[in-house]
Amino acid sequence: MPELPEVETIVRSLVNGARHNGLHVIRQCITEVRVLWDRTLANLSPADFTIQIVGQTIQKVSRRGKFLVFSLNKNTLLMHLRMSGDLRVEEAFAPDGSEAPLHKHDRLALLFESGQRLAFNNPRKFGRVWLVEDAQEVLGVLGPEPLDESLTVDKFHAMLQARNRLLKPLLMDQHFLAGLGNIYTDEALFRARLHPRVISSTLSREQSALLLREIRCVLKEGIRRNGSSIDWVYRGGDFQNDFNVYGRAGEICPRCGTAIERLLVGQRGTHICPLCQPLNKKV
DNA sequence: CACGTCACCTGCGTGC
DNA sequence: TGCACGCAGGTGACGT
Repeated sequence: MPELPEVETIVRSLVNGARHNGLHVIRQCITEVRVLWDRTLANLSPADFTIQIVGQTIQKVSRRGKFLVFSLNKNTLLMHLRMSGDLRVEEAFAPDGSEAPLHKHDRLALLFESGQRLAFNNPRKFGRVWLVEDAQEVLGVLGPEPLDESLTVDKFHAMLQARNRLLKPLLMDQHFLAGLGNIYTDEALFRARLHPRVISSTLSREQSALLLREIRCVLKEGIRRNGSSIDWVYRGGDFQNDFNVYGRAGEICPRCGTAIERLLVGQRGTHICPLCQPLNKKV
């Protein structure tokens, strides 16, 4: 479910307690682990993961692309929620002292010294968790952060020029740029008036500049609105009410009144206004 | 290098 | 009500 704004929203809630009745994970010491689905752990067995993580304290939580980054005393815990993951912080024990039952589809839980816990819920089992000494082992392959100001228009344009790929799949390629997913890419392309099948190397510098600006705009707006809530997973944000094209096939383009179309690009459902986002360039 | 296809999973909405 | 089918915020391994 989550793209950059949703992951950012989750990170902030883990730090400040919003969404979790004020409970947060900062300075919580991990005392026990529950692994409910072994393959959640990407690089360690449940036994090794448990041995290594127990006793460590969460010092900091941050984000890189769509990864959650938990800085521990010694190691780094990385989580990727993929399509359907979510996290909860909650009291781990009932008033009578018994351990509160985990939820359906919870795949991993970290119990804290405080009696609280962090639960990793993941219906589709695509999400993964890593425990590593050097976060770069996993994060090193990622492209730049779209909101990082050190990604200049010049750099972004050069990156697009260097590749000969369909624009939308390229923007969603985490090695190229880290954080965009299907929704925010469709929204950014609509706002930049670019067709998802445009070849990246054909963009003018002005088009690259506009695209970068609109990518940042939709991501920032998503963060400001606490992300998007779609379907039955991850409720909390309300940016979905402001989508211009995503999930709006057949509805009217807010800019020109043309019917929004749904097509497939790189096997992903894609939403465009055929009038505002023509494929035949000429600019 | 770029692209298409499939695999990984569960659940929801739709249409018959 | 049941059931088959298509679809879903993601990614990586293949084959061409």
